[in-house]
Amino acid sequence: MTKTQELTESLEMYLKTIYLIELRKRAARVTDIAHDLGVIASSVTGALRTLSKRGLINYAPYDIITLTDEGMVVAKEIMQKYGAMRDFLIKVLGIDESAAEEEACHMEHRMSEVVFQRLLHFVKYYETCPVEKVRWNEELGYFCSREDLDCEHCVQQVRVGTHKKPGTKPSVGTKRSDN
Amino acid sequence: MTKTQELTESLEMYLKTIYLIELRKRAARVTDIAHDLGVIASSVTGALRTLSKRGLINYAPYDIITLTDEGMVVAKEIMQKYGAMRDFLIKVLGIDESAAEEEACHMEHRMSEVVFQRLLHFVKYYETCPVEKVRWNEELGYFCSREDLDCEHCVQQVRVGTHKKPGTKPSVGTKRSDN
DNA sequence: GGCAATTTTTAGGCTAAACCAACATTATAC
DNA sequence: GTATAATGTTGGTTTAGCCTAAAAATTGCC
Repeated sequence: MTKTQELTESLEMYLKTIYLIELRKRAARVTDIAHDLGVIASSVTGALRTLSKRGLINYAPYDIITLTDEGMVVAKEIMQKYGAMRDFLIKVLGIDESAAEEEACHMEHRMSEVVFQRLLHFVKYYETCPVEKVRWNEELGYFCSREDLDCEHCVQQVRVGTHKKPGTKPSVGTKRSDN
Repeated sequence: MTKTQELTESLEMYLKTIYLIELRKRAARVTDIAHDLGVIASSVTGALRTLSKRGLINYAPYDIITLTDEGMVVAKEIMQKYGAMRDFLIKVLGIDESAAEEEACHMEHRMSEVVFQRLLHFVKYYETCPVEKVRWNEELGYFCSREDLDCEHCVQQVRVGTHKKPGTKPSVGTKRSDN
């Protein structure tokens, strides 16, 4: 069983950070983690004790820090969920990269196993399938960009559906008060 | 400005609950809210004071509770984000309805305005466009179900891409340890 | 050995959310 | 119209999570 109990978002961040440091330099120190997360060392110690109690990291006072096998599994799960959400936001929804990363970081935490799998598959499908090419356009919203097809039909429908006058920008980032 | 400061997930739940009660019966009472949220009355009073201080509800001790105009806007925003995520999970990712609702409830809270708008558009596009019909299949993952097209090609690629032997079920809901 | 860097401990603070028990108010029933 | 029931509020406590600051402990290194 990988799922011990549910980590808080903060603990997930610690785990993620340790994972990334391990990739760079084999093991982490308190200072590294504190630096990356923007907290002071004593905050890290507290988190480490929790993670250690849950069997996710190898931790002994004053020693260097590594993930346990279980910790590695969990960390990878987190990274994968993050990656899946990030990719979806960027590749499918067309969200700006840095915004996507910021947001994926929060959404990932609440993502179930099933949704994660589906998202993964969906993005893969989306990139693989040679016919389906949906694109985002500020003017028109999403539309399929197949050259052999006249999409004016659906574009019209979408416009009508969202009460948008042709030529009006979609209200992205705008406050709405529609029903 | 609709965005006072950022509500906690808990406060969003209170707001949502009040909104839904208002729909049913014009105004809410402490007991109604407590009942719907599964907390005791005194917990509700505390939350109400916070929401009131933020100008989101009309609240006077011992009186009935309604949303202010601003509260209504915020509540609708929350409901819309919830709806967009719910629809996406169900209609696009093919997630089971009750699971989708459960999960949308958590994800909604972390959703930015932009992602909300994109999701909305995406689902709408997805339902409107007559050619794009992506479907989920336990066996194959996502695939386009256009009859005039042989999708074996992409199905194969997806299979290869996910290291899945043909005929093997995708590992949805299964613990992975892949990289 | 002793200084400097690192880490831990200790003690404390803050916020958010919930509960309980006691009290206050309002509604209802007779 | 008053007693009783239902509803709502208050204040005190608790739990949990996360953080800081200051001081003490440990380690590494010259």
